[in-house]
Formats: sequence, C-alpha cells, structure tokens
Amino acid sequence: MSELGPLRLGDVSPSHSPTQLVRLASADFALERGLKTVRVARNKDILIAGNAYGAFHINHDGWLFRYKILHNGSRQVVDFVLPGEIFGVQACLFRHSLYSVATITDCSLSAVPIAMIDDLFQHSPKLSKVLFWSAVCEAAILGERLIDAARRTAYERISHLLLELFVRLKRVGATKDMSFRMPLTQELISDALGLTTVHVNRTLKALREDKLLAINEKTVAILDFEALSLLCDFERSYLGEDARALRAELAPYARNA
Amino acid sequence: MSELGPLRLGDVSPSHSPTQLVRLASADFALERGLKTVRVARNKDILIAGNAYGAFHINHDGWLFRYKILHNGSRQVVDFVLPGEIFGVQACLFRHSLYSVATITDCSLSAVPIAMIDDLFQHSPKLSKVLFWSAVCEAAILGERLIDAARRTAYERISHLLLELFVRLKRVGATKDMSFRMPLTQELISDALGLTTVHVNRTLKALREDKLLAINEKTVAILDFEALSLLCDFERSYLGEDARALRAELAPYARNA
DNA sequence: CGCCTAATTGAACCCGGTCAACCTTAGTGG
DNA sequence: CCACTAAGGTTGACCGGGTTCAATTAGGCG
Repeated sequence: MSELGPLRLGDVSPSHSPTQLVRLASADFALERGLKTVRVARNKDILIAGNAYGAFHINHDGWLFRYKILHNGSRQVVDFVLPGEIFGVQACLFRHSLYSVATITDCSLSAVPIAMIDDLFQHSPKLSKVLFWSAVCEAAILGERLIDAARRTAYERISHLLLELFVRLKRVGATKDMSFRMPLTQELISDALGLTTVHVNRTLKALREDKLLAINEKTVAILDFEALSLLCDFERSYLGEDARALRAELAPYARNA
Repeated sequence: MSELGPLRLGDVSPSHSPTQLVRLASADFALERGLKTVRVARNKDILIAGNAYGAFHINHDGWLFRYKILHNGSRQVVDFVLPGEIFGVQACLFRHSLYSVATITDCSLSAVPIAMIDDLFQHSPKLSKVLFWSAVCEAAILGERLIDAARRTAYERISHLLLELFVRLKRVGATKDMSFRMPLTQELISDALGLTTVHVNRTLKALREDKLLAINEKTVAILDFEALSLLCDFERSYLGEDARALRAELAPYARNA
C-alpha cells in the first residue's frame, strides 16, 4: 500500500471528496495490480488537448490544472486538480482529449489503465458508482465556476475560488487553521476566472485592504469566512459532501460512518 | 414501447447524444417496469433547488432549463434540456438539489425512480456505463459554457450557443435543413450566457445584419455555418459524438454500427 | 379590445481590459 | 558571494464592451 502514496485508507476523514474517494477505491481495486507511482516536476504537460490517452491519473500530492487554448491565443483554465484527486477520465473516454493538463507543482502520479474501466463496470459496481459520483461532482463544480464567470464580479469570483480551494483542501488535511498554501500565480487565477492578471492583482489588494484575507508567500489566510461566504453566496454543498444514493458504497471509505 | 414516447429504438441515428442514449437504455432497462409518461404544461417548475428528489426524468419532446437564483436575485441558466435528454440525476444524488428545473414548452416526461440506480449498478453494467458517459458529457458541455462566459464576446457566445443547440437538435431529428425551432426568449438566452436582454437583442441584430443567421417566429436559420463556427471556434467534439471506451455498449443503440 | 409579456432602441455610465512602466523575488552562473 | 536575468507582482492612465435606466413597439391570448 505504501507505494500508492502518502495517504493511507485509515486516514480518511468522514466527509471525503468524491474524487478522493475514487482514488481510494481505485487503490483498493487496483492494489493487487501494483500501480506504480511516478514523480513529475512542476510545469510539465501531462495531457495534451487533441491527443488520445489510455489511462487516467491519480494525483497524490501536488497541484495541476486542466486548460484549453482558444483560437485567439487566450488560455482558459477549466479546473484545478488538488492532492488526492483524479484527472484525465474525459481524455480517455473521448477519442481526442478535450483539454490539456499540466503540473503546477511537483507531483506524484499514478496511471490507471482505462482498459480496466470496461470490465470494471462488470466486476466492480463499487468503483463504477464512485467514478460516476465523481463525474457528477465535477459537473457541479463546473456549474459553479460557470456562475462565477457569468454572474459574479471580480471581487466575488476571487472570493469564491479561494473559499472553494480552502474547503477542498481542508478535506484532505492540507490546511492549517484558516489558511492554506496556494501555489497559483495571479496569471493562473485570472485564466481560471476569466479576468486579467492586472485586475486579479487589484482585486486581491482590495480583499486584503478590506481585511477579508491575508496573503503572504503563497499562503492564503481566510480572515473572515462568514463575510466572504455571504458576499459571493458560497455554499459548500456543491462540492459533494453529502452523497445520498451511493452512501452505502461510499461508507467503507469514511471513518465513523 | 409506445408509452415511452414518440421515438422508437429503431429510429436512432448512428452518432447519438449521450443523454439520448440514457433515455434509450433506460427505456430498454425499464420497459418491463412500465414507466408512465406525463404531460406537463410550459412554464412549470419540475424540480426546485434545495429540495430532495427520488427520481430522475426523461424528457421526451419538450424544452426545459436548469437554473439557479443567486442572492442578488439574478438567475443563472446552467443548461437547457432538449428533447430526448434526461435531467435531475444530480438532484437525486445530492441530498438537496443544486438547481431548479422548469419547462419552457409543454413537455412529456417520465420519472425513473432513483432507487433503481443503486442496484442498477449491480445488474445493468450497460446502463450504468451509459449514465456515467452521460455525466462526463454533461461536464464537457458545462466546460464549454464556462469558456463561453469567461473568454468569449457576446457576439461569439450567442453564435456558439446557437450552433450547439443546432447540433444537439440535429441528432434527434429536430432540425429542418439549416434551421430549427427555438422556443427561448432573449431573457433565457441572456441568463444562460451571462449577458443582459438588452445586449442579447443588440447582438442578435448584429448577427442578422451580418447575414450569419436569420430569425423568424422563433425559428432560427443558420445562414453561414462555416463563418459562425470559425468566429467562435466551435468544434462539436465536446458534444460527445465519439465515445471510445464505451463503444461496445453504446453500439446496440446505434443503427449501422 | 385590453392586458401582459417579449422585443427593440436610445443615452449615460462603469467594471474590467489594455498598454506600459516599474518593482521584487528567486534562480543561475561566474 | 554577488551580478545578471527572468518571471511574477504592483501600479497608473486611458479606453471600450456591456450594463443600467428608461421609453416605445410588437405579439399572444383571454
């Protein structure tokens, strides 16, 4: 089990991220197949839009991002991949990957051959349910990011993104009190939220001046969670903390459940 | 089979919409359970955000939309539900539905008890795959709509939405040559794309004046598909026309495949 | 015919973009 | 150990796509 990364099955908190569950279930399912973990340096492309792939990936401990380059040259970051989450399922199912994925920090990754998936639905209803649940949650996160870009001001968008990252990281124990390490450049943030770096910079400054958060050396501290949540109507439910139909299957991976 | 709607299994075109496939596979799976089809008038709420539901729905022949009201009162339309597509899976899996769903036109709907899903993954690997594939595609569509809102101008956004609707409708045979009936108000369009009705109106006027499309009586005619596709870099691949891993399972529902 | 909803158009305004300069930090090589 | 460099962060001045507010016209339906 040690070769699967630093996080052990016993270390799982009760309300666990869906994609995290996939990781755990995959680990469970694939233990006897002996997946290898590889380290990848920061700033490397893992998947390239348009190519075909035969495996999806489990990200053990780094940050990555999914993105797409448009015809005018601008880059849209569709989502960030945090520690314990999976990525590249879409890239396997479509004939050509819709998005590229690149590392932000150093990462350790495991590749899970998609060939598994086809008979996986035959032999592991548990994992197939979890994969399904993960896809549904990913859609929910994208829906929320759509609302970000379409309906919220820059001030609200940035608040919302930072709260989301905080909650997602908290679930995997990657926060300390009300702060967390965020290896994102302002350029990545702007590309994710449909803003320019200049405006992200100004807005972060405003958020700091308003005493809503503090940023030092890539560490973000949430100073007023309440106020931030209100101003961008953040409700964590969309992050998929309460599965219902699949509860029976998810339970084995949650402590005290 | 007649009670399941106008579309028969034999009528399916080779490249079929994923959600459409769910509908067909569901029909297949649930035939012996005798689902009832009900007619619903236009402008009725079917699901309300925050409530709990125990069934997802198959939409046989109308238009609906998924939406959410923000704290400032504005409405974000997350997606449209076209004839032959399903909706409300999320509403079942989350403890509380994230979105509301309402009819735009009169619709005939069938409810599929979610109770099925739990053992469905046990007994129908085929349908579970198809459901999974549907969720992945929904995420892809949302990703594209995110790019709409974040990176494209109003002119490009509207072009992109109309092209997407055209392609999705063409697959279920709801187009005639290069035109289709679109029962959307300008308000719905603006709420979907993060614009105001005023600006949607002005932009549609510009698109008409540029001879890219024509609109008469709720009927949209694509006058220059090429030019429209180019200006908003529309590529239909994200609509999920080419499944790979699941091909074996999807094939039975496609003619000539 | 009258009511209500949707479409249309005009004018003023503003959030965020664009362009451009400067500063700060981390990494590199001599 | 420091000089050089490149990438990221910060700030100012100006501009423009899209919003806001408001008024008018056209359609759908009892």
